[in-house]
Parts: sequence; structure tokens; C-alpha cells
Amino acid sequence: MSLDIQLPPRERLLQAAVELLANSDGAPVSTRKITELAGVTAPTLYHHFGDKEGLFDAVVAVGFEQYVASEMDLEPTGKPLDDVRRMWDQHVRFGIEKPHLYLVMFGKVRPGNRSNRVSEAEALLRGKLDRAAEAGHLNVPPADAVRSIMAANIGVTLMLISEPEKERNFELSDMTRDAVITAVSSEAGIADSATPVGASAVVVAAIALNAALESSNPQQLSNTEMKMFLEWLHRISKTT
Amino acid sequence: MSLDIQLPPRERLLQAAVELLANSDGAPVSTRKITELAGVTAPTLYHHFGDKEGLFDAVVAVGFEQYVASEMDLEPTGKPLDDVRRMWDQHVRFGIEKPHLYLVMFGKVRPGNRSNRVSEAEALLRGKLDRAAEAGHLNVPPADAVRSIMAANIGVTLMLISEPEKERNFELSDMTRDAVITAVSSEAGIADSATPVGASAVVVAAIALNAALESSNPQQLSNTEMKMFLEWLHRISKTT
DNA sequence: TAGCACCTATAGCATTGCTATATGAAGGGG
DNA sequence: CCCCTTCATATAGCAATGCTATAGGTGCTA
Repeated sequence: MSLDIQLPPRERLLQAAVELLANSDGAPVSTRKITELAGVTAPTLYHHFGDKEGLFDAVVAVGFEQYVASEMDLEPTGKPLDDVRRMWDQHVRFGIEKPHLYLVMFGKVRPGNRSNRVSEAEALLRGKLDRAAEAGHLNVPPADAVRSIMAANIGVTLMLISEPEKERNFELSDMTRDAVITAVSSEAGIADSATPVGASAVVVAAIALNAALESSNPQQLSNTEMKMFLEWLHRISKTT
Repeated sequence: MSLDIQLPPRERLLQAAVELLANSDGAPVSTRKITELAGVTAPTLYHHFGDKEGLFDAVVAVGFEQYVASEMDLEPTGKPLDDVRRMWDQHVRFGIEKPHLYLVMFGKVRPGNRSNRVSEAEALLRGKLDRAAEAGHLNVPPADAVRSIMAANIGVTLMLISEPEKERNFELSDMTRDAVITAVSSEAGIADSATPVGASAVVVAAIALNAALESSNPQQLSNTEMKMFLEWLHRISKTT
């Protein structure tokens, strides 16, 4: 019942913890089971990790390295918001593939006491969103965008994990992902490659904007600016 | 250190459990502390609730009754999607006000094993969304809409709970709420009564145009014109 | 009063996380 | 070669945990 491969005890403990954590369905894993599987006695565990929590922190750290690596593996597409979409998908995939690890990493919420894992994951997203903001693709401050996206991403992943494997509907993820990303981006949903062709969309949107402007004049533009803007808008609307 | 008010032991146990759960910051609550506070011995607890989990289930059941009651308290506005928005807000409020209870109700995720509490909460939303669908306000099947909204709602609430009280930014909630609801609704946000007055119609239209322009550049404007046009468009889109 | 169902208490078991203390092994300086 | 230090592991056991076998009230109905 012990791990055959002869590794240093520290590694064996980590490996045993990972294995037991993965196999015991969310039920708490005892240090005794871990040390037994690792072929080691209790004090060894506490010598290396100080604490049960320390051991699990180490496990989580390993998992998080994998997480970061998998997020970094994605080559930038040049479009920051597309990168964000792929990071979302990667996040969900990670959660589905290693649900127990994910739950320890992102599922253990404590009031007023956010895990720094979540913060680190946010930082990864933040990088992309900053670039998106620089490129004028963002509608809201990147800090706000990151939290909204992250919250939804975690919520969706938790829900998918909680569902029986057979019932999992990943459209939930795509739908929610596009919803929140669209909401923070100035690309709006129409920009989605899934939507029709170019010219007509421009015309339709231009007409709509024209109509909207007629009913309420925003103060963001001066009178002269607005006049010119409307003129251009008119020109665009007349495109074929 | 025991509860003065003389209630039946069952109620005292429940009350003690609630109190300890609320005060011990996420740390596990021992049955001994509970029975001690309730002025009762261990077997009494197990007689009434069978299990520690049974006791907490009862606590959660009580909390859930409060949750449902608070959701039911909202009078229908006649616009199902507005009702959904108010239910979202109520959900978040409940989580913020009783974080520990909320975490037990919605935060304990187990792989492939969803709590029926969550399902019940979904059912409440489902009612409104079915009505929205009947009225033709939905873009996707109500079953899909419910899951997306619920996942985001829980994700946002968990994130708000995890943040230090002082840093809580409830705009996160509003933003994400409108994002997911808009995404599933065919109202396309513009007609939405919840999105304030005229100005936002301009914003939405501007965003749409911006998006359309990105995928296809019309030749009606020169490069410099287009650059300026986009700049102004951007400014308009940033209206509140 | 007797019987009966219901509720509660005494005392203790097995398991949990963790530790005070001791033992072993490896290396370096005399 | 021996001693000393340092690191790593083991022996044995503690306090706290969830839970229970058993027995003792307590209030009804007959």
C-alpha cells in the first residue's frame, strides 16, 4: 500500500497527498493516511511542511505552477481580448480536469480573507486586460474587468464541477464568457467572428447610433465635434 | 456561557450552531462547543440530528427558508427580467449579510454532486425566466439562462465575500449582472428598462458601431478621419 | 400504579492533528 | 579514528474531534 518508487520522503508525501486528495471525493484526507501511503511517519510530515495546511499549500503550489504554465502556454494572438477568452477556457479546463485541486485552489472562500492564489490568477488576466485597455478595447477600468471576468469564470467552473459529468454543458461556459467579456469590451457582441459579414453590420450600427444620438445629445463632444461626427456617421450609413 | 433563554433543546442546538458558525471565521465548529453553548450533552445532538452534518443541514435549511422568503418578498414588477435583476441583487445581499451561512449553502462544492439547495435557488430564478421566455424576451432556453446567471451570481457573491469589507465594490455585481442578463435576453440591452435613460442607448449603439468598424473598415472616411472618428466614438462609449 | 415512548446524561471508543523526545545517518575538524 | 554538529526519521503519546453503547429520568395513557 505504499508508493514503490523510491523518492525522497518530501516528494513521496506530496505525491501521496495529491493521490489521496484526488481519490477521496471531497472528504477530508487524514495525515495518517498520507504518511501511511508515503511510507513515512508523522513527524517527517511535520518536519518538512510544519503543518497539514502547509502540506496542502505545497500541493496547491504545485498545482498552481501547472495552472500558470498552462495559461502561459497559450501564445498571444495579438488580440488581447481573444487571449482573455482563451485564458477563460484554459481556466475552466483546468478546473474540470483536476476538480479537487481546483476546489482547494479556488473553492475555499473565507470572509474578508481572499486567497492569494486567486489574486495571482487575477494578475495573469490583468496583464492581458491592461493591453486591451491600452488598445482602447475596454469599456471599464481593467481592474473592474478583471474582477468581473474572474468572478464569473470561477462561478462557471464551480458549477460545471458540481454537475454530474454526463450532464455537463460547456455552452454555459462559452455563453457566460462572451457575456462578461463583451460587457467590459467596447467591441460589443457584434464584433464576434460568429456574426455575419462586415459592411452591413457597420451600416446597421451606424444607423442605430444616429437614431440614438437624435434623442439625446451626449456632452462628451463639443458642438463642432458633434457636427462633424454626425456628418461622418451619415457618410458611413450610406455605404453599400 | 450557555444560552439563557429556555427553549427546547433542539432549538437551542440550532441557535448555538448558528451563533458559533457566524462567529468562528470559517474555522470548523466542533460539536462539543455547540452542545456546551446549548447547555446540552452530545447524545442529545445526535438524537435530534443524527449527525453533525444533519445539524448543519438543519441550519442550512433554516437559512434557506430565509433566503427563499427574502426572494419571495420581492413583488413582481411585471417585467420578468427586472425581477431577475432584483433576485440577483437579493442573492448578493443575502451572501454579504450572512457570509458563513452563504458559504455553507452555496460554497461547498463537491465534484459531480451538486447540492439540492442550489437547485432550489435555481428553480426560483427559473420561474421568472420561463415567464420571460413566454414573453419572447429570451435569447436562449431558460434552462441555459438560469445556469449562466446562477453561476455568475454565485461567483460574484463569493468574490465579494472574499474581499475585505472596506474594499468591496458592488459595481462588480451590477456590471456582471447586466452582462449575463443582457446576453441571454433578446431585448439587447437598449430597450431594457433597467438600463437608465436615453444616454445608454447611445452608448450601446456606439459600442456596436465601434465593433462593426473593427471587423471591416469602410472607405468612406480617410485614415485620419477614421482615427478621429474612432476616438470620438470611444469617448461617447464611455458615458455613464 | 404500571407500562411505554420519548428524550437526555454518563462514560468511553476510535480517529483526528500534532509534538516532546530520542535515534539514526552524514559530514567535518581534531 | 573519534567526537561533534546537523539534518532527517522514528517511538510513543497528548488533547481534541465525531460519535455511540448503555442507562437513567420524564411525561403521558391505561
